[in-house]
Amino acid sequence: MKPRQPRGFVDRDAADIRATEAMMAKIKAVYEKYGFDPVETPMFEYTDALGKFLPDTDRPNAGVFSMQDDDEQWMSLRYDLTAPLARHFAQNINTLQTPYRTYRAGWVFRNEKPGPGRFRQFMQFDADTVGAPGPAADAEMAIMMADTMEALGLKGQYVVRMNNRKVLDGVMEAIGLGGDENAEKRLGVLRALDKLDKFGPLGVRELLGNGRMDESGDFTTGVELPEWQIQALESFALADLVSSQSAGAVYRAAATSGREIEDKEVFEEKAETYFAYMNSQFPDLEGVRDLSVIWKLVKASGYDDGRVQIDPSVVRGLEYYTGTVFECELTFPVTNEKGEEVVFGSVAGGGRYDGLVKRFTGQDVPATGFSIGVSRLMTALKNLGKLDDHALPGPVLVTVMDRDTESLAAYQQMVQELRGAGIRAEMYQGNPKQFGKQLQYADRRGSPIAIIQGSDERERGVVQIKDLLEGARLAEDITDNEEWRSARVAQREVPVADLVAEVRKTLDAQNG
RNA sequence: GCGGCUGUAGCUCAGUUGGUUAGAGCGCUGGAUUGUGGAUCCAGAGGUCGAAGGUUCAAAUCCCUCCAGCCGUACCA
Repeated sequence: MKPRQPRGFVDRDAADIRATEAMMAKIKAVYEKYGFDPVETPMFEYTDALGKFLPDTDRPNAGVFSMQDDDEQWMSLRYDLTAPLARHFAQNINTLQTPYRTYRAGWVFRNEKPGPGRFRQFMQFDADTVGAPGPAADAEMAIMMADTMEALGLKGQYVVRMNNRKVLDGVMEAIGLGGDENAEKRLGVLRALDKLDKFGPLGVRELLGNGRMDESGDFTTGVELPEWQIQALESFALADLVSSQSAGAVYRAAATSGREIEDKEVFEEKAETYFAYMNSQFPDLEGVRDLSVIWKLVKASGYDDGRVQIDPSVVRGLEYYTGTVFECELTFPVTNEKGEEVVFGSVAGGGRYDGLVKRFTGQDVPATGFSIGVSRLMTALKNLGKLDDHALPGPVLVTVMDRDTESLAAYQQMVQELRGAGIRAEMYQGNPKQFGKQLQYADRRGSPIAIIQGSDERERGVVQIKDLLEGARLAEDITDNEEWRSARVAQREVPVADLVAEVRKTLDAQNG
């Protein structure tokens, strides 16, 4: 049998796990500082509690992993952390204090094609405020998202872009795309606008019009809008993109040159232009007022320097967001293992989902939140070499020279003393027959020190402490193996009683 | 789902117009060295050439189907 794993699922090694834990600790610290508390829900939910993603007859396995329980009820692995939170809140609505502010991290599962940084099991880290109707709660989310990125060391390398779905809906209605008969077109428009950062204004124009051919020759059908509607949408969203791109360029240039951004005016002007345009072209449009409140709070927090921006092209998912939407995107190119630049997309996203709890309770419960794609973000950071995945130092290795029980007990005692002193240590558990293998093992594990005691040392009550790091440096000057072996480099003999103290001294010297 | 590219040793790859026993480097195992890592030298293991079918005297090589991986695209909660 060939050992293999389902595609889109990966094993994680020590470096991965440590890097993830380090990331999550930083994210958690930000959320807690903002006053959020942890909560946890199970990985399985009844399928109907998750939303409309029932296993359907056309593509029974599309989207979610589902199975039937003993009593034939459908259950599914969660595909995000928002739907389970809505269920949890609805179930405990009478006892939970609102606004209910929580965070939670966990694995989620999606049965779809994996891509760069995209897996079928991946980690998300969410924060939500349930029972908060005002735009201030949305603003807080966007600012916290920005703070989190900075805590991860990404200052100047991300942008949080905000929008409001009601604005998009209003604009479309104003240009004659309202009504049930245009539902299909509206969907197409939203999808096209969502591609703005990916394909640019021209690509979006193609998608709004006759369709677009991708680089493999595959063709995407367009919305087939008449020219005047395309122009109206462009002046709303695409024209603004031009300034958005130049603003982004200014921000990036400032970030790479390391200087603080002095001209917030760029972004101030961009926002003012946007609000002036909206108020003149689409007066009293629902959502614009919310966005302007949010923008004021963003300004008050000092994130109006390009880190948080208003961007009318942000769409996000079409499923449950009802108002404010926002997403976070990295501003540096991401490469894959082969060093090829790869389309990456957003690493975090969120928004307002006022209808999600109502599904269960029938009463209106406004809520807002966001999700960070931890696995995705980590892929980006890994390929960028920005991951602090410095492994723990290897363990001090107590080598096994003699295999009689009494000697083994002596080695065991040494290793236990070292551990008792808080020093990472292990006794060689492989086949001790060839002593050279033990040092090779220590070398490859990154052990800083090897402890050696043969019968003559034992008789004299001493041990050899071998500094492997120093030895490796000295080895460079030795070309003859005979000499290398007999030199016993970087090695000193100390009384057994001083073992812990001497090991500590050597470790300190190595780190100093 | 659609399109393109790629599948040869654990890894990275070579393999001539189809030609005899499919190779290299790295890695791995053992030895030179039964009490010392690195370097060096010697030896060895490891392959249904992604899978099945077809053409041929002869297929890693040509054809067909399938599978897998990567990239793009669609969908994306």
